[in-house]
Amino acid sequence: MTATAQRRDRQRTALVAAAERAIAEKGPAGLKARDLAAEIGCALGAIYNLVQDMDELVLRVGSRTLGRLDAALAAVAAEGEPRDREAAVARLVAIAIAYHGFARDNPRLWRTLFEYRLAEDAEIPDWAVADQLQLFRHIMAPLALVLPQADAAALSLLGRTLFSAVHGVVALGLEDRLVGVPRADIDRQIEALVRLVCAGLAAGGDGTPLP
Amino acid sequence: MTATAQRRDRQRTALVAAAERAIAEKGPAGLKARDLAAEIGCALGAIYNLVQDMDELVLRVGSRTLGRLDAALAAVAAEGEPRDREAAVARLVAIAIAYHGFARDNPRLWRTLFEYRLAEDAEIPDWAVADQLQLFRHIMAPLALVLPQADAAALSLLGRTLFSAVHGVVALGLEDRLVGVPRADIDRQIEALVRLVCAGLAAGGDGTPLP
DNA sequence: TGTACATCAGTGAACGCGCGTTCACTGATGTAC
DNA sequence: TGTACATCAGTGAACGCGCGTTCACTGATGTAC
Repeated sequence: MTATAQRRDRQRTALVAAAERAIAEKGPAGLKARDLAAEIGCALGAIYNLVQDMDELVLRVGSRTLGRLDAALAAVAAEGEPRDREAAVARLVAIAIAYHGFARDNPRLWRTLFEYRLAEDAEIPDWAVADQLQLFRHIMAPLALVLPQADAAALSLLGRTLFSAVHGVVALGLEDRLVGVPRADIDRQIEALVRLVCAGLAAGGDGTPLP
Repeated sequence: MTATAQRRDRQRTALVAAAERAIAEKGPAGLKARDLAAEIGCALGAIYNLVQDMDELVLRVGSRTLGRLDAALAAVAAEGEPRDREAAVARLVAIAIAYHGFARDNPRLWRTLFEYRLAEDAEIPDWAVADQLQLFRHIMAPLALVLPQADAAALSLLGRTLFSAVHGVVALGLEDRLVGVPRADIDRQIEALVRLVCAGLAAGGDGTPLP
């Protein structure tokens, strides 16, 4: 790799880092090509040697955010596999609370993951897709332990539902609007929600109730 | 009321209606003062006789959306008060599904309710606040029947949690992204979620699990 | 190692577009007598 | 009812701002011999 190519990689990294800081501080609308150029010390036009356009930059930051979220959830799982049902429920609770912690500590980056819209054509690159699916592995293993009799499809659906539900509590709660759970109660309510669903499953539901 | 004042009210109504159509079709970013002026047949500047600024317009549309959502949920409740626990659970399910139906049929208007950010100072007018709280009345009555022993504060918290959870499933599901529940399964999963939580409550939880 | 040339990153002024809001002016409507 | 005046909605050109992206040019870096 030539010195030029190395420099370009360094510049690109610096650019993404600067974009990440900008989004973290001001949201995606606060991303200005001129600010970034000034921050990493290059000319305005040079940005377009490093990156296709501003959308690519937001996507790259999103990928990093997803990576950091993944790491935060993986840290919870680092304690080893849960062995019994009780431990599996506790693990699901811990993951949900870690998810809340990440969202609370990275509000704008986290929100950008869900709210940012690309231009019309809206092609989400393959790597971004793969990133998203990775997150589910943290949920699926403990969930399978809670619901041993379910098949993969039902489990996958339940996993998405549980994730979405927790996401909803976090998203509305962190908005500080009136329909949400007050911030101070979010962790408790997430725990209650996850435990209630698990208890409901134990009480005979299989995630797909009869009509 | 003079003819002039009447005309102004009519114009204001037409303006809000035009704004509503524009948001429904193109999202809040598609709201253009010039388009609206053309649509209601007045000069650009005349808009500012009807409305303070564009933010007020979005807020007014939001208020209308909230009103229509309220009506949609009220239609579910029109069948009369649920009498027993079973009926109360069914009512909660029906309301949640109606919520999904509204969101699905009014995706951009619904999303604007949650994603639109006012300028920095961010004053949400009192009437908007009151609107939001009204929605909860549809949930609270059946919920009280499901959980008769809970006090008002715990009930309120559980109501917010349940609403947020359903909201999350709807919001991520309608995004058509990979982490969400597939559209075709949303109703079923909402029903499962609500029933599971209610079943969990029956199984002994009170919404505030012990540490 | 040295020289000549080619490549391509770096530059920043300029382009192009979009758009909310203002403002001096006009003319219709309302009011007072 | 009629007249004179005042008010204020209506007008649309112009203001002001922001900003992503391009492009002709330059100079440093890499390559071939």
